[in-house]
Amino acid sequence: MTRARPMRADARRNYERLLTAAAEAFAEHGEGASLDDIAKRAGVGSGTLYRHFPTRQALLEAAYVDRVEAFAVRADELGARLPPGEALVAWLNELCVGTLQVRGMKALLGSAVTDGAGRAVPACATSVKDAAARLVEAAQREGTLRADVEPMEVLRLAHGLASAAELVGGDGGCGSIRRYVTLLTEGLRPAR
Amino acid sequence: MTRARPMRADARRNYERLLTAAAEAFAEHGEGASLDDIAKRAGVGSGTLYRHFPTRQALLEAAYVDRVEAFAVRADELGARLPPGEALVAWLNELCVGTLQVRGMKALLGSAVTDGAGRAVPACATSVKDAAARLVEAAQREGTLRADVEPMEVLRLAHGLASAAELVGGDGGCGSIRRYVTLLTEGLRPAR
DNA sequence: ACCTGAACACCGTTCAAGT
DNA sequence: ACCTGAACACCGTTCAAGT
Repeated sequence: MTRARPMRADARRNYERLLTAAAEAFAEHGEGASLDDIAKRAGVGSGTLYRHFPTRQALLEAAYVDRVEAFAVRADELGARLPPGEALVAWLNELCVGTLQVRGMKALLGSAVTDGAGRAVPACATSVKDAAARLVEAAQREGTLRADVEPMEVLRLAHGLASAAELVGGDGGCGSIRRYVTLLTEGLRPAR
Repeated sequence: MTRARPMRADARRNYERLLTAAAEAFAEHGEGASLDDIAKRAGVGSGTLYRHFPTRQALLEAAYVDRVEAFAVRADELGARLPPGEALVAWLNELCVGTLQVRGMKALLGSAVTDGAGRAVPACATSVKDAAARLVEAAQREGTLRADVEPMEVLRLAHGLASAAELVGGDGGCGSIRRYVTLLTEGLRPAR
């Protein structure tokens, strides 16, 4: 961990402003929001944005860390309250809905579970992965989840379900999430 | 159907050139390939590109119609050769692999199964949907597919699986497709 | 009827000059 | 040490002028 030396007062202020402006802009225009516009909203030169956040993804991550961490916390809450199998399903539902409700979140979580060679994995990825691992392993011990699935697979499939639900018109797909999670859980084979 | 009056010779030539150039560019740079670059490759003014293809999606579709139709044909081939349930699974595998192998195809097929209010549905969507419907219904009659799933759901889920597999590094996800299709087919519950 | 390409607006990124 | 904003390269889109 690089220990952050405290920032100069104006730098810290600009940093905060950029985060606020970014959260607004991403919410309005999604992942592709104009960086120039974000700098303008923050009342900051565009160079300052690049100084603090060298890539779009770095900014996206910084703006959404809290929400991502909240997913991890939520996993443990559900894990404490429900039987493991139910907890996992409930969490997947919430994760997918959150993915679709917060614009730009899908891209961020997607990059968190990507393992391409040259890709930058956001720092917040670890907490989600660990949270998923705890739920997955508990459900497997309970015997309600296939023993051969890995936490990363589950997270990638969740990303896939969100992508699938996104194609449904109306409320941006949130209404279809439950259905798709059920289909994945139970499988496409007929119930016996 | 709008009956197309034959194009002027130069128009037809430009149209063809644009399609070739577009196929090349999309293959190299994916869905977001520069339109200006495509016009340049085709040796055509940028206005001409817009005349023939008012939107990026229109161009993408025109460049890939043949491949999309091939998916539909392939569905019937598999349907004739295999038991319905197996045919569906085999087709989903091929569909997902094709989605990932041909750059830009995922976006095109995605828009084909989207039913957002203002979205333009590509014309080639019908043949894929019909093909999927034939496989789905046959498998349901056979009893190897849940009776309550609709063809569109299956297509959207296939899109989702492709998105999930895409997150795996290496060969662009093709190697993971079979696994993900299996997980969807059998479900995440343990085998009994 | 169709084509061309300049013109415009917009965006990402860099960097010299400033404090 | 950090900020600013002009400068550059690039892209999508339109449209007046041309054939």
